[in-house]
This record gives sequence, C-alpha cells and structure tokens, in this order.
Amino acid sequence: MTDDIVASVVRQWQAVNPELDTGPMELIGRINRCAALLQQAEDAPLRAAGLTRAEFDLLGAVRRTDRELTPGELARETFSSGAAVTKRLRVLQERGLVDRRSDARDRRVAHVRLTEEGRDLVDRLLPRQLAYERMVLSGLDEHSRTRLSTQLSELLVQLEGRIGGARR
Amino acid sequence: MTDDIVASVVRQWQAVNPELDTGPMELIGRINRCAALLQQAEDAPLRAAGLTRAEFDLLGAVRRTDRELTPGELARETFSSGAAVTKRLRVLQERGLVDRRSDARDRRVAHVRLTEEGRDLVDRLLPRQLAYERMVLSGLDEHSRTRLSTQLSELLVQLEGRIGGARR
DNA sequence: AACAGGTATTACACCCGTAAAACATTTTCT
DNA sequence: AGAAAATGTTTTACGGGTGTAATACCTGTT
Repeated sequence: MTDDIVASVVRQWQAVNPELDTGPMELIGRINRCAALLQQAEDAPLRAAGLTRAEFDLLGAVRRTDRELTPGELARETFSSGAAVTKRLRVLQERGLVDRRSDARDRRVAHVRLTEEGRDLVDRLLPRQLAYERMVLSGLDEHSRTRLSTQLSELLVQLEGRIGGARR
Repeated sequence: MTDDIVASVVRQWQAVNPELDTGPMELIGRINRCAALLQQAEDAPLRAAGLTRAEFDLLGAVRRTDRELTPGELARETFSSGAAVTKRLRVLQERGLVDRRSDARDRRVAHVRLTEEGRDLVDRLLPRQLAYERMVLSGLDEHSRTRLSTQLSELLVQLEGRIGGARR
C-alpha cells in the first residue's frame, strides 16, 4: 500500500509533535486534496468550451430545474454570492447563453432562462463532461465508487445539518 | 435514509434527461460539496487568529518540516503559485511571523523560517484547529471516519498518479 | 405617507494565477 | 579562461473572479 500526500504530511506532524491528534486531518485533508485535484482535472473540458466551472454550474442549475430562476435562487443553488451571480449573468448574457426577463408583478425580481444556444451548449457539454469525469475516476472500480459515494453522503448529510444551515 | 443535496441535484438531472449517466457526479459532487462545507467551517478558528487558510498552510508547512524552506519549496508544498507565496510571505513577515534568510552560496534562493512568535502561534493554533475539526466531524463515529479516510486515500493515490504529476 | 423588508446591482478591496521581469548560477562554446 | 547562452529562483505587473458592504429599487404594511 503506497501512501498519499496526506499520509506523509501527517507523518511529519507526528515526528514534530507526537502529542497531536491528527485524526481529523487525515479525513479533511484527503477530502480537500481530492477536491483540488478533481477540480483541476474537471475543468479541462469546460475550458475547451470557454466556460468557467462557476459559469457551467450556473447554466446547469437553470437547465436541470427546467424553469426560470431568479438571481437570488441561482445564488443559493450554486452556493455563491449574489454579486458573483450578477456578474456571471452579465457575461453569459453578453455571450447569448442566458436571457433575463423581468417579472410583471414584482419588478424587483428578474427571471433567468437559457437561450436556445445556452441550452444546446449545456446539453452538448454535460455528457462530455461526465464522460471525462468517468475517465478520471476510472482507477476505482464501480463498487468502490458507489461505496465511497454512499459514505460521503452520510458525512454530507451530517455537515449540512451542522453547518449548511440554510436550505432552499 | 435522508438524502443530501447532491442526490436531489442528480434526481433533477434524471428527470430532465434520463439518458444521463450521472454516476461520476454523485462522487465528485459529494467530494466538492463536503470540501466546500468543511473549508467554510474549518476557517472559523483561523479567522479568529487573523489568518487565512492559505497563510496557515504556509506556516504549517514550515513548522512540520522543521527546517527552513525556500519559497519555491513552499509553493510546491502548499500547491500554490510562486507569486502567491511571495505575497503571503511579505504579509507574514510584516506581521513578524516568518523570517527570510538569504543563502550564502546561491544568492538566488531565500530560506524561510518561523520566528519564535510564528512558531508559538502555530503550536497554539493547530491543536485548537484540530479540536474544532474533530467537533465538526463528530457526526461520524470513529470507525466510519477511518473507513472513509482509507477509501479516500485509495482515490487520492489514483488521482495523484493520474493528474498530480509533479511530486517533490 | 412612511417604513420595514426583500431583491438585484454596483463599488470596492482582496486574493490568486499567468506571464513577464530581474537577478544569479551553471553550462557550453570558442 | 572568458563570453555567451541556457537554466533556475524569486519577485513584480497585470487581469480576472469573488465576497462584503453600500446602493438603488420595489413591495406590502401600518
């Protein structure tokens, strides 16, 4: 069994201070490191399409809910600030991928929808993206992947309850 | 079994397009979401000490290797760009937490070490940080945590081989 | 009519990474 | 040996993305 970066970091800490309870680091460090590596890899097909990860998340949120969303809803859905959403919307609109429609009743709110072009882009890009991700994960067999997913789901439920606080 | 955010996102995609092989999303989405939630929580004790996560990582790298590191080594160790390290070093030096010493032999390189104050800060902060992290993870029992760690380690080894490329 | 609360945008500051620059060393070639 | 080129290390310049806070705008209530 070869060990990963986190294991070697933990070993260094133990050498410097054996008192340290490094338990949490082993889990959190691995989650963070996996996330970093995955995101780095993950973004490759997106970059090819000239999209940021955040932009793709936004487009995906509109596509998958299959209705118009307000900027506020998009901010909650994509876990980013309202200001960030506003700016992303501006550039996506300039690129002709999304469209704003202002509400008739309540003129504070805007409704965001995909243009036909935006929708096509997502529908073309997502399968490619998923195929790429499957390739990146191909080092793990099916069983390991689902087992890992399941266990992360348990953790995620805990964390959402403990920290996430706001839910839609 | 209640389901997490990722499960509901996957369900939305399936409703919109049942053809989609969402397998990779379930794993990658959960890793990313866990990482985001953990980092958000994780940074609380650090903010209390007026440190960024990245700054703490830098200080920690110097502390745990227990020797002087060059900016280049620090960049590799903390997975960030050289420029980012330079700037962090500047502010940490202004705060009196680190110290630069230039090499006698090769005047290109600088050696970074912790000041006594910097070292004390890390030694005070890390146990507090770990205790906090343990609390955040307390929803999972010991066994689940180590199982999850182990499996993530397998994934991490795969990813490092596949993507990570550069090792020290 | 004033106010309280909600929604989106704008202003500002921060942090980061890429690319270029500045500087030092080592290697190569004559 | 000495100059030139290639390499290595750090810093600076610049542009882009993000979040917080302030602003503009709107609705519903009292």
